[in-house]
Amino acid sequence: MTATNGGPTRARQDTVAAVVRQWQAVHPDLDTAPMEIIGRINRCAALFQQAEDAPLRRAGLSRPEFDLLGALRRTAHELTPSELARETFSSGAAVTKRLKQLTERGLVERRGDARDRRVAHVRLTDAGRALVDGILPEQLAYETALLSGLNPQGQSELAALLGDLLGQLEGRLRALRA
Amino acid sequence: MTATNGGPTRARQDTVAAVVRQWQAVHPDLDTAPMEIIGRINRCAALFQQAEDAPLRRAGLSRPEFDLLGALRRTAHELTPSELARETFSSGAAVTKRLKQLTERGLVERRGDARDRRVAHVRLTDAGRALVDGILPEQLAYETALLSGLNPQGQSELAALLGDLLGQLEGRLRALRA
DNA sequence: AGCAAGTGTTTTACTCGTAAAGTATTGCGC
DNA sequence: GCGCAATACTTTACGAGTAAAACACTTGCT
Repeated sequence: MTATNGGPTRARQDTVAAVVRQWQAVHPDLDTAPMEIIGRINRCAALFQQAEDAPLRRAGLSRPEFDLLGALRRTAHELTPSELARETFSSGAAVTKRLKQLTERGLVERRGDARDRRVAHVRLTDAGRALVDGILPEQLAYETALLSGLNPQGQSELAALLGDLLGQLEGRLRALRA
Repeated sequence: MTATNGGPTRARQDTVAAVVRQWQAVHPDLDTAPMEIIGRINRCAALFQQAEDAPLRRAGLSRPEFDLLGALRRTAHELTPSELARETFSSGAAVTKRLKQLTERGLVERRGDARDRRVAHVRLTDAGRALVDGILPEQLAYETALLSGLNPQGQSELAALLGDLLGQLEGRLRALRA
């Protein structure tokens, strides 16, 4: 009974399936199909949040903090607070607070804009860059391990489907805002 | 160019793909595959949280509150606070606070256990049950609409893959605790 | 019976995010 | 060049979640 590939991988039941069964019993007429996607995505995200933060926590970083540092690292140039807010999908106020802490810890530096004194430019310090580069491989290895229960083909199918869904959602939200 | 079925649905780019490309440019040696799943799940969950709450918000409920009411409704009998915490994957303290508010709003009732006076039993009031039954179809219709960008086959594949993944994750976490 | 350990729930102190108001600065229209 | 809307960021007030301590009660051991 190889569960790693090929065979009809009848996996262990997940909690969402049980919840859906309960709803079906109480409201047999309801179309509970969306729960099987949205409920599971939410639950997976919650579990990732708990599990995934383990390597980050060792470095004393929360995920939002790491996201901020990561945005600076991956764009490879300075960003303003509002750009950071956009990149990390968080509010400006949250970015302000996180920057304050990260600055105190010596992981980022700020510099005022010469032309427009309203704007600040934020960049990683050497320590900040080293921290990100040190954590990221560890973090990715950890995530790889979390996903390893799914066979490679399942993983790429899942990634593709999620990319599809996310593309649609983001397009729709952009449309709503416009 | 039918995007609804069959054809090579080359969907609109999602933001996670762009982020992964940036990382690849900076660290070409890194295996960024897990981001394409975990990053997307997290981002989808965040978008759902914003979007999905719209129908609930009209009823003045947050999602955690609705989850609590839903747990009472779908199990169709009374639950203790600790059972509610387990069902809704939240801490006991959070349940205590939510129960306080929901009780004040007349949506749930509490009753002490005769045998063991530490435990409380919580049940929906008629108003609470009516609220859940009124909102749920609306909520499901809304969720169906959110997912409608994905064709039916994609949806069931996605649900199955997520069920697989979630089953593995939950199994693993249970193992860690044990 | 009486006390220690265990269990169910609540309280407390704290962190973190947000919305809304506040501050500082720019640049447009006249 | 002067006022005023717009922009960039910060501050404030607050709501919600958590971990750890506190509380209330039960149960098992002697």
